[in-house]
Amino acid sequence: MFALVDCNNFYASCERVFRPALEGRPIVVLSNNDGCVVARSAEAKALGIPMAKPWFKIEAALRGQGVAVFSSNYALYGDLSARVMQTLARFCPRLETYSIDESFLDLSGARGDLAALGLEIARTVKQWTGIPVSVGIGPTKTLAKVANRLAKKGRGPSGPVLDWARLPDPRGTLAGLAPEDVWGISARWGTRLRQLGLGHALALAEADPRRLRQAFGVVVERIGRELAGVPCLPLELVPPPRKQILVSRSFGRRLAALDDLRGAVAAFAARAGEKLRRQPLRAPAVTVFLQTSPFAEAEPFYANGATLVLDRPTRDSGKLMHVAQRALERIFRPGLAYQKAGVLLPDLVPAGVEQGLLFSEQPADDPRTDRLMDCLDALNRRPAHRAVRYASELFGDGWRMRQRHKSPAYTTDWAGLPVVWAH
DNA sequence: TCTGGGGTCCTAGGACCC
DNA sequence: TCTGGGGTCCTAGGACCC
Repeated sequence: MFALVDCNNFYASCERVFRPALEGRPIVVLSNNDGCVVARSAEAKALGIPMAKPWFKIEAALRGQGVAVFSSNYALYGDLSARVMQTLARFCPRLETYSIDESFLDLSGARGDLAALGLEIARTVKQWTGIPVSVGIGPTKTLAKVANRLAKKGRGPSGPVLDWARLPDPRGTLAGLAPEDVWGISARWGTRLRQLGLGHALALAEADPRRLRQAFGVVVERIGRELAGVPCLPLELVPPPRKQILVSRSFGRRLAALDDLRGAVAAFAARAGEKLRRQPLRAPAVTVFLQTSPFAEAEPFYANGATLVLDRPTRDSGKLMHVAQRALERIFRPGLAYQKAGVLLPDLVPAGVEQGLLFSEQPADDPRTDRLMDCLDALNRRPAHRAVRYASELFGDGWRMRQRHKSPAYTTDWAGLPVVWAH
């Protein structure tokens, strides 16, 4: 048996933890650069605020509705997520953290009333972290997802928890579920499924797997089988190593000058290096890409990328930054207003595995460089106080994103510590 | 003026091998 | 008149997730 524990409106709930006055008020959280709505409290959903809507398009219409707006605060969300996951691990060590706000638990060993256990989990997480969660329990991951969805909609007999096995009419429930409400089925596939006469989850569960395989491939075949109660997706207790690392940002304003882009690309490469060494992995190549705004219809659209392969995989930020600049020079075209750029490290290899070269004189990373990187990472361990940087990262700051509504890093920065007054 | 960021998996087709 | 069988690797594109 699987349980899916999913935080309710996670980013919005995080903002509420240290601002209890926001209880009952609509909250929206915006994507980076204060671009789109990426999280909404229940009250914000009730106002009809759509997901993924550009904020500047709806901001004016929402004036006077008491909506609390926040820029993304990933230091806060990441820390609260870790606390939630630690709490879950005390109930069930066999746990797969699937995303920042949800985990699958293996309840095979649990005895007794699973719904009661789920309720105990939800109650404890709320009390220890301040984050409300919903729990879906089922014999496959996909059914646990379905159960979680129903629990969130308040269809669970026991509050935020729903056990699929206790459902009086599972077939009828699946028949009432649209295909795109199933995990792994998007709107696009939902439309195609409907065209084939598979208009609800029950049809998917009872379809001939060979037919699903033939029409959609193995992914949808698995979904069909999982809905029928046949587990195809195992719990991944150990996360597989990353295959790529991407750091990209939309700029706070459009950038035209190469020097401004250099600063951005340097900072992205340095950040990519940090992520790389945390894994720990090495990068055999560096890709840089940039683009003008896809929304500016009066301007020509330009998007391009360049990949440079290193002689041997590295974990040296300096090397990554140097190569990234060479790649940037290849794709930069003067006279354009750039909206976004990024650094991608593809085809990552484990840090401990070193493939030698027969003929190259190029040395491996100098052991002193390795130590330098370790030292750099140690000094910069606290993200709120990044102590040491490369000078080229500081080249221009026009690229830095807009964050007009950012809350303090309450739990990861002394300066952000919440203050309580008593009268 | 303003429109996110970071991932994974699968498949088909082309190219190559013996 | 007739032209096999069994593989791997790579890439691009499409699809999905949160």
